[in-house]
Order: sequence, then C-alpha cells, then structure tokens
Amino acid sequence: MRIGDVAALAAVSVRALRYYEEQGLLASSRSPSGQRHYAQGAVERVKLIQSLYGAGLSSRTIADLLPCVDAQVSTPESRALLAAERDRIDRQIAELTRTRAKLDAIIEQTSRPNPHCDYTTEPGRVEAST
Amino acid sequence: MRIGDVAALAAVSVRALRYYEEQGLLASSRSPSGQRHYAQGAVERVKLIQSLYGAGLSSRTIADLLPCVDAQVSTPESRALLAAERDRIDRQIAELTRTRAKLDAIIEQTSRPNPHCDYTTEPGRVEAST
DNA sequence: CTTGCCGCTGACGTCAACGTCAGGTTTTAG
DNA sequence: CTAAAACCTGACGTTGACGTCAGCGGCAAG
Repeated sequence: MRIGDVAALAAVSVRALRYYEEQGLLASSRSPSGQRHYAQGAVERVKLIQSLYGAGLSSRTIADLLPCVDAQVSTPESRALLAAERDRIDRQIAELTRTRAKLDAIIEQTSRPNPHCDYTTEPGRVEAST
Repeated sequence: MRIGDVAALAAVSVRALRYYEEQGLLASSRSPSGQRHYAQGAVERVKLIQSLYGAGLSSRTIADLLPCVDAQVSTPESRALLAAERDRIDRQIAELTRTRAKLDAIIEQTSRPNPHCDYTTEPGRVEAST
C-alpha cells in the first residue's frame, strides 16, 4: 500500500503518517524511487496510535511502548510504563465522569425554572402548575 | 482574597488566573492600587474552569457557558451548547474506555509468557533458575 | 510529449494555555 | 526605614501534532 491508501483507510492525513514515521511510530519500506510502502497491519497500527494520542499519550511515550507491542514481550520498565499509562487513563475517565456530572447539574439547574427566584413569571401568576 | 491566595487554594498559577480574566472567565474587583481582589466563590469557579479545560473545552466555549451558570438560566442556544459538550464528554469517555481496554490487552499479551514462541528460554536449559 | 496525479523533502506556520522575563509599584514583616 | 515578598502590565517564548506551501521527481494516460 502507498501512503495515500493508508491515510484514507485510517482516516488521517498523509502528513500525519510521515510525522509518525519521523517519530519512530510507523515503519515503511521504500520503493526504488523513494516512495513509502506499507504492510497490511499499518492501518491497524495507525488506528492504535490515534487512540493513544487521543488518550493523551505523547509521541515519545507511544514510541516507548509500541516496541513491546511488536515483540509481544515486556521488560520490567515497559510493564511499569504500561501500567502507569493505564492508570492515567483510569484517572482521566474518573475526572471526566465528575466533570460530566457537573455539567449535568448545570443543565439541571438552568433548565428547570427556578421557583423562588423566577423573574420570568409575572406576579399574580405564582404557583400555577408545577 | 488576593490573587496569590486564590492560586494557592485552587492549585493553579497566578499567570493562569490572569489569563482566565483576560478570557472573560473570571472577574475580579480592583483595589485602589490596582491589585485584584476575589470573592469567596472564585476558588470554586477556578476549579470548575479547570475541570472544563480538562474535559477539552476551549476558553471560548467555557466563556459561552459560564454566564448561564451564573444566571442559573439557559437560552435555547446555551442548552444546545451544554448538551453538545456533555455528549462530547460522553464520547470521550467511551473512547478512553476502549483505549484502556486495548492497553489492558497489550498488558495481558506481553505479561503472560508466550509458550509457543518463547525465544528467551534457551534450548536444553528450559526452566532453570536465573 | 504533455498533462496530471501522487509522492518526496525541507521548512515555516498554527493554535491554545499558559511560562517566563523585564521593569516598575505596593504591601508586609521586622 | 528598609528589605523582601507579592503584585502589576506588557510582551516574547514554549510545546506538540500536525497544516501548508514551495519546488521537484516519477509515471501512466492520451
């Protein structure tokens, strides 16, 4: 596959793929004329990279943990790294859940007309229907 | 309260607070000499702002929804905005959960010694002590 | 041969949420 | 009174994951 095909299938830009290669996240072989060529797994790998970026990992961190994905083997350091990132994501989910709850509370507050302070209802029409 | 106190209590930098003010997220009164003074609620507001930043909202978006927190009232537009951001956070949590699962799978794969492909054990000396 | 698309390599631009530094005033502690 | 700490206003610097532009090469169709 050429770079444009991978980009289309993984829904990322061509620029992003070159950047991933530059960061050591994605390998490619080269045709005699210098064009990149990708193996089958490339699309899946790019999707994985995207997920990890989306979870807030940096290129550097991803570069550190991808080899152990490839080799299916982990050193003590890589195990620690994997666990640390997993926990980070855990905490991130927890905080997002709290923030969502806050937003829900705001939605609740602002959507429900406020009975004891409802300057939108005219005097003489207090307590109509609940 | 002065800016340093708020910063300490909310665990953010002084620079951040000035930036929030610049973005219209945080109001302050001024002493005659020009120093900022904050009311009690400021610390809580800053924490809310931080949560929203943490959930990926931009200054602009926060600025759009904070007034409706203050007024306890929502217009149709603000309701739509609140709902949209809530849903974004929902999707974000879902994606993070998927990514965490991927990481868990990787941890599982790399932690468990792979019996049919264990090139780390030498032939003839399987199962020795280190 | 030419047109046109795809790909290549630099290399500068972007954007947001601050960090940091300069240079000056104010407040506080002793 | 004085020194330190805290505050002020600009204004430039930082960082990461790309976007974008310039200029060039290669190659299949017509």
